[in-house]
Amino acid sequence: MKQSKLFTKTRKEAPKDEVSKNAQLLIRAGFVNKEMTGVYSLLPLGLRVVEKISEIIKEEMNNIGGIQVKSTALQKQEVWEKTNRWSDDVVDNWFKTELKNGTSLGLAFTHEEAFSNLMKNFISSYKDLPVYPYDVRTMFRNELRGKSGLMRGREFFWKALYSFSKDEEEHNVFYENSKIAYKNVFERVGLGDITYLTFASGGTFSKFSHEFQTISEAGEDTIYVDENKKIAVNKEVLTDDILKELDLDREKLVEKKSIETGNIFTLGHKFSEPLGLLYQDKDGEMKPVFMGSYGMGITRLMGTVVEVLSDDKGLVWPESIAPFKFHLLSLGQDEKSEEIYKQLTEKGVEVLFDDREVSAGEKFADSDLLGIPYRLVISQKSLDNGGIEIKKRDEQGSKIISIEELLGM
RNA sequence: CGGGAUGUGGUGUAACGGCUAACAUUCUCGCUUUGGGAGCGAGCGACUCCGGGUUCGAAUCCCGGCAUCCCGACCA
Repeated sequence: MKQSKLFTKTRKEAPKDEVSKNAQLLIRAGFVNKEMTGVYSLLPLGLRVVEKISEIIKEEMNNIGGIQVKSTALQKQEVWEKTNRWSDDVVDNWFKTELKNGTSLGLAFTHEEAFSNLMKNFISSYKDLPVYPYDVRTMFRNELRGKSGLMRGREFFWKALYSFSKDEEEHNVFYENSKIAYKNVFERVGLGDITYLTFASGGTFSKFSHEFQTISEAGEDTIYVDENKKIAVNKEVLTDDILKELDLDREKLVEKKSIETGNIFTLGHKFSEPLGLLYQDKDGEMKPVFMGSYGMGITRLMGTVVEVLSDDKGLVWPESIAPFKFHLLSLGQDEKSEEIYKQLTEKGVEVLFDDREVSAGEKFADSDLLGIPYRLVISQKSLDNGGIEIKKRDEQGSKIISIEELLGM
């Protein structure tokens, strides 16, 4: 893509009403636009990042048997009343609206009810189980207070998978698989080293749920990490009994601030029973489906990467989720640059070509701000030295490579 | 939802209760320039968040609303 065609612009200064690093940088670099508290439009560069994260998540979900569907935001009251989650007294972050005829509707803040109700149409026998539908979509939560830029939004993008199993045993197999899939996602988006499987409150049906907590000062949660075992315990559930059960030594735990980037829950029959999601087993008996839910915030993940990896010059994207792989800067060598841009593009390489008529300094500053992994500079100087200067965003040094070497990368 | 703070061109800031609301940046035009947000010149862009009040006079003081940020509460 040519930067001259990119309608977004960089800014030297962040809006004063943004304090969080993630929102400041993403706005300055033109990845997102703030519409109101907790509500951000995704601009072309931001959208590319979100789509890359989504693709990684989808691949990992598909690998463990996930099947993507698209659920609806609009939800009807009666389904939610069956699980006693319609009332604002029970759930305070509903966005509600109504049809012209007065019928109440809600904008889903989660989809346990919706998926359970949906799957009633397709699950009737043990032969139909297990099944793992998931959804990547915009979610709405009427938070009393939005905060921390993209970290706690009122409208955000996330993935939710729901597992439908015959019994707890079958469920547990998938649950363990999901941990691996989640771990893979965090590895692939560049947060693997600092994201911990964390024991958290399990609700009614299981002793624990598991959160994936990414260490960051920008986080809202406090966890206690065991570095050796690579696991953590959420402060909410930290008791001597639990430490004993998990075979953890309080002395070895380190307190950290963290961002909840994902969570997985065993739901058991909590939703299937009230909603009547039953299947007929081999013995002819009707049984409730055993469920689990698996969430992951995609825009939050983008914000987390910014919080954790960016530096004082701007964003720093891991190659896996960067909007482009190369940022090609032409310093007074437009013809040569155009030629190389075409060659790269024809090979299917993702390259952002800064073909704008602006000063060298501005191109460099913008390149640092955008955080694309490899910066390519074509100038008289680089050509005199035998080719193209290449520099990694997160490293100091640069080197000159030939066009052939570049095309071979 | 409780507490605190702040609302001035697109963005960041300035302006004692008193002249045509200033500066920087962005943007437009011209010239010059190309290895770290370059230079010169000329322009565009604001009912000072909204509504009331005090005053001869309000961006400035008072009241209300709204918005935004922060702390707390909340947070499958």
